[in-house]
Amino acid sequence: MVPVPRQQGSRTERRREETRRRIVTAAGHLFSLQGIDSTTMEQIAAEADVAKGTLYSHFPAKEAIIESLVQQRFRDRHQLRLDRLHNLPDTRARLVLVLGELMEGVRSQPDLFEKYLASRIRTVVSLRPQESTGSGLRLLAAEIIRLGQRGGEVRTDLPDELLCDLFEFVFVEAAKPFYLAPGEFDAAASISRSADLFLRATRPDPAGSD
Amino acid sequence: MVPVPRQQGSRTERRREETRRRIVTAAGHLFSLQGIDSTTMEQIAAEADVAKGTLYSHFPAKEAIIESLVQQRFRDRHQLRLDRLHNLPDTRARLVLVLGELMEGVRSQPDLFEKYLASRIRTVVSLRPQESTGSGLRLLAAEIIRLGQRGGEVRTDLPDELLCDLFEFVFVEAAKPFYLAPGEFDAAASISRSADLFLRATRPDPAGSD
DNA sequence: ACCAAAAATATACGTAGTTCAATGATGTCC
DNA sequence: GGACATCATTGAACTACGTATATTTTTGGT
Repeated sequence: MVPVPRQQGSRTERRREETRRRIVTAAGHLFSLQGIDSTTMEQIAAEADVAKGTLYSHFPAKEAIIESLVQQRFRDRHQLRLDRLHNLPDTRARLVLVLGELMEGVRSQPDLFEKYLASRIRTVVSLRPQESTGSGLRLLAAEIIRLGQRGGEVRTDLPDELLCDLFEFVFVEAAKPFYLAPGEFDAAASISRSADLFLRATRPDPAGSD
Repeated sequence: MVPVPRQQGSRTERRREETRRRIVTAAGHLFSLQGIDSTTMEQIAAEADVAKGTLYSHFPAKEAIIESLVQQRFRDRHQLRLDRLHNLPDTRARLVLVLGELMEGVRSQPDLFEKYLASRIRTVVSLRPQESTGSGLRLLAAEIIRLGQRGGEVRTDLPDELLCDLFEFVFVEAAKPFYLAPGEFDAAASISRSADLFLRATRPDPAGSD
């Protein structure tokens, strides 16, 4: 019989997990310090104090590290956001809250946002059927939609996928003015318009209205 | 005073223009033959019979060649599409027509579509204020919107930019099912749903309706 | 204590996109 | 018509991603 070292929750596994986190953290540090593109894999390896090969034993490519970083940052605040969502009266308020918080993230790390969107596109186009569900963003969107549908504010005759995509779209739209003119960026107005657009597009048919 | 060789319409300029076209054509050829990613800049240079450096004197990066190719392909059919647009009765018909035609392009060259979207994101995010207006796609969208507004079907209290973006979005949505399940792809249904979404979101306020 | 398996290391290498100093052709001016 | 300035063009060098491999270290089970 082969020994078959069953490793779940074992030290090896914890060690590996810790290394992985150290890599992601190091990457995040360097990214915010010098930008993503000018941060090399060797630098990340040095900062995380591992060999280059180790990076590739954990992540197939640089892009994967970026995705992982985004996911991690999302997870950090996810529960908190969910809780706040449930304390709000209607979909519009929920949209405004979430869009506002997301905007903060966008402002602090624009290039991370860019890479996130780029990788989203790839998962859509390059025949990967929603492998990693993107990140917490879509979970958040799904929750807003679910609550909205329950309250009768959001139509239920469209695929959830589509509604999530629409949320993502209005999020990008809300962030756009920031990029084009960061100085005179009126976040509140931009967000409000995005929320409107979303509500308009997803409002139930007025056919059977009172 | 400095000599300042004014070169417009001169031989050098014609030569340069021709070289540029040869590059784009060569790229297009190789792309459709072996895919974009597996086509190297060296191959493009060889096919166009120029040195590698020449590529970069015409285009700042590989991405720029791709954009140029997309633009060129769009321009080829642009006038024809515009004409057809004007012969249709309402916005819905125009959307369905244009989305249908675009879908053909997507089907024939999926990776080109992917790269187009990726570069669109970069122009939004990377502080380039709509430098090249994307491609003919946005011109087409703008025309549909203009006609729709003239006919009172599309609201006029939103920036044209936003409406174009929304068109782009519903276009991507329409194309998505094709990527996820190319076999059972019902183009007509997908397009119809996208058109609906667009009309819903851009319909004028029912406040002052009759 | 010993052994097998897995993780991490160090290093060299292939590849492809991008840069740059030098070269050559073209148009202008005297 | 010749010299000079201005570009387009060249191709070699550079950078960074990703791969491969031989070696060492750590871990888990017997």
